[in-house]
Amino acid sequence: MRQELADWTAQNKAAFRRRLLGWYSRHRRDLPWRKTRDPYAIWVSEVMLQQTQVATAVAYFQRFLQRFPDPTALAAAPLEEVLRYWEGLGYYRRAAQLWEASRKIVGQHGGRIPDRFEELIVLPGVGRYTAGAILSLAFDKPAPILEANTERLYLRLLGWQVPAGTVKQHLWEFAESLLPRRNIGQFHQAVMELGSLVCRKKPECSLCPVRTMCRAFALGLTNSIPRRTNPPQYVAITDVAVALLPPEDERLLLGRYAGGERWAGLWDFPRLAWCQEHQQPAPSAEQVCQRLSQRIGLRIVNGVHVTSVRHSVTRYRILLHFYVARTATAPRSLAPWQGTDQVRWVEQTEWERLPMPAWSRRLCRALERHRAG
DNA sequence: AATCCGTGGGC
DNA sequence: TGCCCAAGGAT
Repeated sequence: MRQELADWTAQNKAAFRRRLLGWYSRHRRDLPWRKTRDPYAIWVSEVMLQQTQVATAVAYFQRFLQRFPDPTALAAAPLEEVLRYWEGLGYYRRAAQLWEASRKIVGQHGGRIPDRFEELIVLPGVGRYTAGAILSLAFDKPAPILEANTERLYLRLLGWQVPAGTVKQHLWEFAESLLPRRNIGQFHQAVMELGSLVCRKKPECSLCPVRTMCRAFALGLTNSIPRRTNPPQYVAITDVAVALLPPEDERLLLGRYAGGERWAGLWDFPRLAWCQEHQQPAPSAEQVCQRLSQRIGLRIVNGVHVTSVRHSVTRYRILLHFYVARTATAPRSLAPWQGTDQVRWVEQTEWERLPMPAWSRRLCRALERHRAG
């Protein structure tokens, strides 16, 4: 391993950077966060891009920056609205931490993004990668980065057939050793772009500007690097969600997930874990209403099965049956149910603005179609 | 160190 | 279709 690192002389690194930048100037994508060096915009884009594909993040980035153009605007907004702008991106903790960090930046840094690693790394949601990305992309400071694209690229360049996690420290040092003296940000955009467009899981080596410097290419190892990791074990379950409607009232009962829960801070229909099997037929509306009545202490009549959908949440594959049911009595205060810290009856104009899990938002659309039809 | 956190694109 | 995985961070 030491030998592969030693092969990367200063001269080879300079050649690598030269070829890389030449390729990048011809093949770079026109992405919105590449049109700015505003550290706030860079920061927002980096958080959105964590575990998220570029194509997904673009529209969110533009909407978010239009509504929250700077740290002060973000810090002044209610968390719930920030989460609504994040809806559909997933990993909602990122949005909450971005918001918390913006408040720290306003309170402790006068609303300006810090330009020192020690100040960035202590912000919630900012780790080693994100701090390095902000420093290099926005401030052109020589801080290394290592993420999915660069990790895959560097493992192949070095020809290391090892699980990525075991050599992270070495890869960080390699990343640092590659840094140019200037235009650090452009270099980082370029290495990530090469990893993203060429050195993918199934690489396009014939298009690669640095294949002659790649040990994996020379040894025919590109398809076995990075090494496969553990096969995920899926858990199949069946859930039930219900839209509860009080008599002669168009409001809807929603609960908010508590901090620490999945979808913390988001609103959702009452849900029941129905069974631990996947391919179960939709239970009868009567069964569902009876179970739900017990759970929330409210008598339910006139249940109707609306639709069933499949979705997955990390390792869970969920079959979700959705019902609409009228309650026997007018709304009254209800105790929060499992996982939630607040329960409310809300008008449609309000639930449009409340942040919800993506699939629950789809159920809202199904409910509207159900009412219309 | 191993797990958790969400969603949608791509194949 | 079913499955992999993406500009990671926190615990």
